[in-house]
Amino acid sequence: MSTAALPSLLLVDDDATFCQVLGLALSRRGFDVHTAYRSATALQLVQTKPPEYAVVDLNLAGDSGLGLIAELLALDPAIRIVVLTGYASIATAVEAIKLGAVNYLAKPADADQVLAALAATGGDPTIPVNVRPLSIGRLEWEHIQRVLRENGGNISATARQLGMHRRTLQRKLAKRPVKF
Amino acid sequence: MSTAALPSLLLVDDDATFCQVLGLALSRRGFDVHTAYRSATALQLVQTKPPEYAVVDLNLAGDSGLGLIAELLALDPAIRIVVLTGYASIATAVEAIKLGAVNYLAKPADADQVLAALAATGGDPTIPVNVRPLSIGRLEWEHIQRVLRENGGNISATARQLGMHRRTLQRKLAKRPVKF
DNA sequence: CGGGGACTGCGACAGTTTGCCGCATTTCCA
DNA sequence: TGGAAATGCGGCAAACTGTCGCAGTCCCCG
Repeated sequence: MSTAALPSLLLVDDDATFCQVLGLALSRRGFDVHTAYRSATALQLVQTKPPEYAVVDLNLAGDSGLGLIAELLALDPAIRIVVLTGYASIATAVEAIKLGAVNYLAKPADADQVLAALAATGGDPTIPVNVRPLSIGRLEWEHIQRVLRENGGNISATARQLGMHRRTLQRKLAKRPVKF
Repeated sequence: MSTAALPSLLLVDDDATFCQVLGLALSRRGFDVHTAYRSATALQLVQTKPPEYAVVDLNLAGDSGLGLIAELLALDPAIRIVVLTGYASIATAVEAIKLGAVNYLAKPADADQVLAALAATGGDPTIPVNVRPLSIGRLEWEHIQRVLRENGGNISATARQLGMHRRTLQRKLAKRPVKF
C-alpha cells in the first residue's frame, strides 16, 4: 500500500504485545504507524520525521510519559498527542492536558476510541457529568496518585505523608486503578 | 491584617453548606470570597467585577459547570479557575482543562488543597505551599459522610453507590463516631 | 574512592478488615 | 395495612494491612 498520503502516527508503549495489536489496528485504519518502546527511541524517530499523531503510554520504563509529551511537542508543536495508560488518574490526566496532549484515555481502549480521541476538538462543554460519586477505591487511587505526584514519585515520602505503611502503598500501586 | 489587597475569589457550588465551610476557610486564608449557588448568579457577579480566582463545582443545578468555565473565561481570560466536584471523572477533567481551568479536584478536598490547586504552575508567590494531604482514612470518612448526606442518610443506597458492601459501610460508620 | 543515608522491590507472617451469607426487626409509603 | 426496603448484627473464609528483614541502587560528601 502507498504510504504517500497516509497520516503518520507514533506509538510509544513499553508493552510490545500491546504495541503490535494496537499498531496493526491503526495501520488497517489508514495510518503510517511507527513504534517505540521507550522515550529515547521515540525522540529519535521524531527528530528525523515528526509524525502527525502520537499515542503515548504513561508508564514507560525510566521517565514518565509526561516528560515525553513536552519533548515531543518541543520538537514539533503540531503533533496531536493522546495519552493512553493502564494507570489512569485525574492528576496525570490534568497534567497531560496542560502539557499539550489532546486527550487522555484509560486502558483498555480499542483503536476506534483512540481515533476518536485523536480527532477530538478543543473544549466541549457538553460532556455529561458523572451521575454517581467515586467509589471508595477509586477515590483512594486518585488521592494517592495526586500525593505521589506532589512528592515527585517518591513512594516512601508519599506513604509517610499519607500515614500509611510503605509496603502497603507499594501493594496498592502495583494494582490497577479501580473502575468507577 | 490589611484588607486592601485581598485577592478576590468566586465560589460556585449549589451545596450551600459546603460553600459556607469552604468559603470561610478561604476567607481566613486571605481571600475576598464571593459565593454563587448557580451559573447565572456567578455570571452576574463576574460581569460587575471579575475575580482573580474561581472555584466551581461541576454539577450545578441545570447546566454543568463546564459551560460556566467557558463563560467565565470569555468574560475575563485572566481568571484562574479550579474545578471541584464530587462526581469526578477523567473525561470531565480533560474537558475542564481544555476549556481553560487551571486544575481539577475531587471532593472531598480541604481549603489547602484548593489553594495549592489554584497556585499550580501559576507561580503566584503569595500563596503558601505548605500542604499536608488528608490521610487515606480521613479522606474516606469525609467522602462517606458526603455521599451519605446526599442519600439522606440511607446506608443501603450509599453502600450501593460507593460500590461497597453494606455490612462494611455499617462497620465503618459504627467504628468512627465523628471523631477527628 | 569508600561510606553513610535514603529509596525501592519483595518475601513472609500474624493480626485486621472486608465480602458475603442469613435472619429478626423496624421503616417507609403506595 | 401489606410488602418492599432498610437496618443491626453474628459468623466465617478470603483479602488486605502492618511489620520486619534483606538485598540492590542512587547520590552526596568527606
